[in-house]
Amino acid sequence: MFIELDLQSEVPIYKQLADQLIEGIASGTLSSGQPLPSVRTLAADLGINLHTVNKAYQALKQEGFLEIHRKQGVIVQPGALPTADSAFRERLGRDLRPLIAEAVARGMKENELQTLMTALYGQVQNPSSQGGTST
Amino acid sequence: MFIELDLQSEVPIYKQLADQLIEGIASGTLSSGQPLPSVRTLAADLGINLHTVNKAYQALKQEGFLEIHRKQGVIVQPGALPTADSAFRERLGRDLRPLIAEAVARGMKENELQTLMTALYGQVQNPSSQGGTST
DNA sequence: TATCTGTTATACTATAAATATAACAAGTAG
DNA sequence: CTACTTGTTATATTTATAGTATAACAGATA
Repeated sequence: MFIELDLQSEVPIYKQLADQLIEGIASGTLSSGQPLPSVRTLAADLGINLHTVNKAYQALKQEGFLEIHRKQGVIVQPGALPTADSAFRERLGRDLRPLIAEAVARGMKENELQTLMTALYGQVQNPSSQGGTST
Repeated sequence: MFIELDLQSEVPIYKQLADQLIEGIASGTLSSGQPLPSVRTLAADLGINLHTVNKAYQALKQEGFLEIHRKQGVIVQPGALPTADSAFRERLGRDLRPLIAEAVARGMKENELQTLMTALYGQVQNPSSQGGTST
């Protein structure tokens, strides 16, 4: 698993980390039950604070993507992954709406957005179609 | 034009305002050259501070959606609206990616996302298909 | 000249993000 | 049992953003 952080980004570090872990789950790079580094180890590897890693882990635990045990540490949800229930769909709609609105205001056609979405969907499912020649 | 703010939302007020103005432009509710309320008037109407309104106006001016003059005040871009250039498309992709990734992780199929996108596209283009029975 | 416009400046409060240390509690390996 | 690693909790500090509050300035106009 390859984590890349941009410390200068306006996107909070903990969110960048959480996003990339979700991408790992979405692509299968992180498989069910797989252990993740301890908060201290990952923090040291990334050069950030342990609490920042913990914040990302807690957010994903809250959503149901991770399980956290005493000594075992953190593992990818070994059971059923969270689903796209109505609560998630509502949140997704609220988040997508302003992005789509600006695209419309800028004259993007519906099929252009569909094409972009399809491309992103593919990139997320198959990470090798993106930058990484890695493990 | 109907502006609704949620002061309890985690989304900043100035961004809610900017988003709704962009939606107005996208739907045609706000037409080219149309004057907007002064920062003081709109602030008073919405019960917020003049600087918060100004921040939204400035952001949209920066993007090219608004023009601001001395006494005329603020008007919707009378010339060509900003386009979906490569810079915008890159930003859009970066913003969409984590949303799509979580949808994938939650098992949403590509055509479900397409359907959602189409629905939102329609809502943005035609605001009357949403909540408002208003002017 | 008086008024309305955006603009700038300053100050203050509140909150979020990130870091830094330290300590605690629960498992586990020796 | 002891030592170690785990997540967890608690404080404290720094920095940046968001929002408000006042005040004043400069340009355009009626």
